[in-house]
Amino acid sequence: MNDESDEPARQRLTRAEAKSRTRALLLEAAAKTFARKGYAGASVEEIAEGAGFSIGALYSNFGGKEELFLELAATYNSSLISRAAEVLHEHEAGDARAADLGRLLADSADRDVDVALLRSEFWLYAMRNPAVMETLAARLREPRSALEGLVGPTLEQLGAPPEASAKAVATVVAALFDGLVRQRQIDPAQVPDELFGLALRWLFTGIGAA
Amino acid sequence: MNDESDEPARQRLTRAEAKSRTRALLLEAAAKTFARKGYAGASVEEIAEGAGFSIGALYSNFGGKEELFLELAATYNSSLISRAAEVLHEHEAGDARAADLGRLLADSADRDVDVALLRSEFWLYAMRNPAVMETLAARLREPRSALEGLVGPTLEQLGAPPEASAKAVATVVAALFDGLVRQRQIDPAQVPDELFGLALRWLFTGIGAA
DNA sequence: GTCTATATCAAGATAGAC
DNA sequence: GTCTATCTTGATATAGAC
Repeated sequence: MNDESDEPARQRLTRAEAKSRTRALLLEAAAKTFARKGYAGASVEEIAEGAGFSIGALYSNFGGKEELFLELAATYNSSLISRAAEVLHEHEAGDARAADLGRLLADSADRDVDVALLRSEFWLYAMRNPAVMETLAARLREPRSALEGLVGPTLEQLGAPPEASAKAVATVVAALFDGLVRQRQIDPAQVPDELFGLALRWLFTGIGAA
Repeated sequence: MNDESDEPARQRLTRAEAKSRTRALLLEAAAKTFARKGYAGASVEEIAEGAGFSIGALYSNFGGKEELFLELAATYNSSLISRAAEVLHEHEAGDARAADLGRLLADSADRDVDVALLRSEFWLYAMRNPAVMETLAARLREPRSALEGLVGPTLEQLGAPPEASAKAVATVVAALFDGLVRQRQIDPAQVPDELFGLALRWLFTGIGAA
């Protein structure tokens, strides 16, 4: 009784808190390990060790490697969108806005290389497990529609033609970003910071001129 | 002596021919297996069986799984460029050209899903093996400069500004294509055929209007 | 709840027969 | 040159101690 009632201020954790903390640490370690070794290449032992636990602890918290991986895939929403929204609201339409946005995208990509690795792992896994592909598609719908909301006003402002729907343009922007991020890892010199902004400017200029 | 000198017209193969045929079959099976299972997930046994040979035959022709994989990575140049060049020469500049080119790209992507899978596998492998990344970058230089040669004339025709160099635009086009192909596999409805052409049109229109 | 020890299995690679 | 048999390793998952 003493421990639980007299010292709640210390970092004593309830059983539930301890468990959820263990889960969080395991998920974090799993993300790092899957990014570094790939899904098939990663071992549960390495994940457990990375989190500072044993294999047993891992299996007591998750069904196994696959469940850990799918849980991660469900979690990884691109939080990038919200920061992009800030940039868009800070500036009026124009070249400066595209350049700033481009820098933001390039910087985030450089900072979170693991995200790109994991996204590729998720994609490959889903390509090989059709049941998971549907989940992945659903998971990407939210950030995608957020992106649509971001480009929508710009399109109206430009007087974009009907074929340049927010959905279509958002898809193109996301694809462009994805592709540039990957190519930048292969050859950074070929994909300088400015290229992100330039490409966006070309794209929206073209849509406005149609 | 009879066998070798009297029946050359039959499918009798010299030792060297037999070996190179075995190698080709193994490489083909390896491509299929790596695409379906991934690098780490593929087993040499499955590759050998897929080619109709034993594990021993595989090791007699290749150093092992990694060598097989790297040999494949070296081979896979995008032969797409040459077909794209045809389309570009068939049409005058304009919307029809972009639309046709878009259809071509979308169709090839749908036909060769394995290519997209393997390209992702190569990228991930290179991301995790820096020594290989340089090779991958070198390997991509040829098709990339071919693409530059393709977009160059169009850029001149458009009176493109200096920041829209052939290199920069080629990078953007390749990234766009890559991204759209991947997204199309996740949700085909979101990436219709026309989008490839539309995106190209927007891009080049924007470059010309700058 | 977490750890240690282990059963079980699959994979990469090799050696020697043919 | 190719096949069969095998060595060796490393991984998933579980069971029982604490």
